[in-house]
Parts: sequence; C-alpha cells; structure tokens
Amino acid sequence: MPTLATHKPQANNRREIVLEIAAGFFVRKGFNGTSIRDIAKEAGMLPGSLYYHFPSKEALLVAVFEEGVQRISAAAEAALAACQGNAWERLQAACEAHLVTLLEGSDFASVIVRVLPQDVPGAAEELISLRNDYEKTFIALVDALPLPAGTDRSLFRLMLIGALNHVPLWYRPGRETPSNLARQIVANLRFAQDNTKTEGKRT
Amino acid sequence: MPTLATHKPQANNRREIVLEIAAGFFVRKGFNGTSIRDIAKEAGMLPGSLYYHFPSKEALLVAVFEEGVQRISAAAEAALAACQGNAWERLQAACEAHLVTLLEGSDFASVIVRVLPQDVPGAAEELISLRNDYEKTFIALVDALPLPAGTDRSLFRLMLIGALNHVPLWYRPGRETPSNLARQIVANLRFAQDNTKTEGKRT
DNA sequence: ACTATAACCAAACAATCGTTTGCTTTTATG
DNA sequence: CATAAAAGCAAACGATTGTTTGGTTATAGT
Repeated sequence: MPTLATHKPQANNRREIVLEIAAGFFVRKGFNGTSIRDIAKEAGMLPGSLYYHFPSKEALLVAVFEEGVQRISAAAEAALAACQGNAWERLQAACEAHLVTLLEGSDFASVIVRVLPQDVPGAAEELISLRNDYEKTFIALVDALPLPAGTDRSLFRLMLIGALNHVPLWYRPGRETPSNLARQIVANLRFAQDNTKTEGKRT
Repeated sequence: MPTLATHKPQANNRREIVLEIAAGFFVRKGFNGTSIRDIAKEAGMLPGSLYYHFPSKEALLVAVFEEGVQRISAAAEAALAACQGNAWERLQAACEAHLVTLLEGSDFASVIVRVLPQDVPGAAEELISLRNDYEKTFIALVDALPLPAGTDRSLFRLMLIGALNHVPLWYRPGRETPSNLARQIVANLRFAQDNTKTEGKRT
C-alpha cells in the first residue's frame, strides 16, 4: 500500500501556549471560575479557536492535569534516582521535589492540588485515577519506612500529602525555601515514630 | 415615647433553611459551581426570592461561612472546656472536635475548608479574617506544647491543619471514626518531638 | 501549480448566570 | 377588622457561559 496522506504541515505551537495559560487560570481562578474566553483572550485568540486544539473545556483541563501529573512525577522520580540514602532520606527527597514543583515549578502541577475532581463531573474519575497513579510513589516510599508495628501507613501517607498540599495556601516566598519546608515537614513526622512504644492506637 | 412600630410578624424560618441548602451546594459543587437557581429550587422558592434574605450570592456565602466558623469554633471550645489534661491532650481534644465537626457535623463547617477566598473576590479578605479568628485557637494550643527549642511552631500548626483539612478529601465512613483519626494524627506528630536532639534544622 | 491539512477567524447559537423590579400573598400585631 | 411589615411570586433584564458552524489563511508535500 502506498503512503497515504503522510502530511505533517507543522507542529502544534499554540497548543502548548494555550495549555500553559489555561494552567495559570485554573490555578488562580479554579475550573468553574475560568472561562474559555479568559484563556483565549490571554492567548490572543478567539474563543472558538480553542476548540480546534481541544474538544471541550473539560478536555482542556484533563490535558493540563495530565501534564501536571507528568511533571511532578518526573521531578519526584528524578530526585529518587539521585538519592541513595535510607527510606527516610528517600521520602524526604521526594517531598522536596514535590513541594519545589508545587511552589516554584510551573502552574501545571498546582492544578492537581487546586482543582477538585468533583468540579469536573465528566472527567472526575480520570482525574482521580491520574492522581492515584502519582501517589503510588508515596505508598511505596511510606511502606519502606521503619515505622513501629501497628502504625497506619495509609493515614501516615495521607497526613504527609495533606500537609504538603496545604503549603500553597499559606506559602509566601522569601522566608523559608520550599526545600527547607519539605525537610522540616518530614522531620516533624520522623522522630515521632522512632520511640513510639507500640502502645495500642489500634487493637 | 410610645412604642413605635414594634412589629415582628414572624421569624426568619426560611432564611435558615436557605442557608443550610446553600451550605450543602457550596460543599459539594463549590462556590462557582453553585447557582442561585440551584439553591432556590431545592428550597422550593424562586431565584429572586433569595434576594429578600441576602443582598447577593457572595453575601450568602459569607453568611454560610460565618455560621461554619461559629459552629466549629463552638465545638472546639466546648471540647477544650471539658478537657483538663496537658497541652498535648488539649490539642488532641480540639483536633477531635475539629474533625468530627468537619466529617459528621453540618455542611457549614466544611464550607470553610472547601471554598477558597479567592473564589469570592468581593469577600476574600473577610473570609480570610474569619478563618484566622478560628485558627487563633490552634496558635495558642501549639504554643503551649512542650516542643524542643528551635521548632517552627507556625509550620507545626500549619502541618496539623493541613493534615486535618485534607481528611474530607479521602474519608469514607465506616472504617475509622473521625475521633480515632484525629487521635492518630496528633499521635503521629507527638512522639516525633519528644526525643528530638535539637539538631539544627534551623540555625 | 495543485492539493490537503493545519490553524484560526468571524459570528452566532441556545443556555444559564446573578440580579432587579413590581406586584401579591401571608402573618402577626394593634 | 385594619394595618403594616415580612416573605415570596412572576417575569424579565443584560451579561456571560460553553460551544458550533462555515468560511479564511497559512503551510507543506507531491
């Protein structure tokens, strides 16, 4: 069979620009607080033109979300690849990468924390699935910790993620660095577990 | 002086019903995801009728927010009044009340966690102020803790609040009780601080 | 040069949004 | 009963929403 329609006139230049602008709006205004016209206007395009790149507003959010998960995952895995320490040090490295990406990285990662799946009914399950994929890394990291028997590792992980993802709500640049904050957060959870007497917090 | 216009035909029955319905929508759909018509419909009223009770949608949200702060504050202070223990036990009591109110109390308190001030531009400062009033309680509780010198108590408190307010995003009734979760969350932060060697996490 | 696709414009669509206005019903008090 | 305020209805206002449709320009391969 001959080469049928092997054209490729150009790359999607504007598509990535639109994604970046959309990420900014979604982070600052939320999903329902952002209009297609907001994004199009900042991109120097007309509202309808966005529908060449994305079939719907929800699909645009999903694309931003996917990019965010990919970026923060890449940051965490890169940090882990460069860390040869023990389980606590590896967890700390991942948390540093996580927080640095949230606070100083692009807006893509922040969308993951800002936009709730229930805000996007048509794609809620997909967003949850994407987030779960990323958090699997933390499940493994927490599982590797030398925690006292009886410790609820699931709760421990959710505590940590809750504390980390809460930082963007109060963080102000100039005081502590994101890395320092992550280190302190992990440290505050670390020593607590070292001398616990396994006294029954569960039966 | 004679009694001039001392009428009071009735109390604001419907007003509180509207508030409760609004709280439910704000929690589940967010502020921008909730329409006046949604609330009015569930209240069995017409959209315009809400404007007799509240001058605007934002004012309605503020009213819900205020009620939420009052309820969760009352729960925390009641728990503290009934607790004669040490600083850690008092913190635990407040956290239990906080989490129980968030997970099992009315929707009013959940609105505080769900709706971000930036979603309501015209009342953002007021919402922040209301939240800060409540969190002052936790500032005092954390200040009273016997933490090792050099510990950033502000970060410690923000970690705790972050972990607590994150629970509604993953909590599923039937497993652990809210009280149990709060106790474990505090416990996970407690022992960490007991044997810290004051090794410089800050200079 | 011809053609097919990419990329976007221009303009509108129906639906929904928060809100306003004028009128009616209800309710408690004198 | 009379009255005045409370509470709500009915209906619309202009603005904004996500989206569609058809036409236009740009670009690259044959």
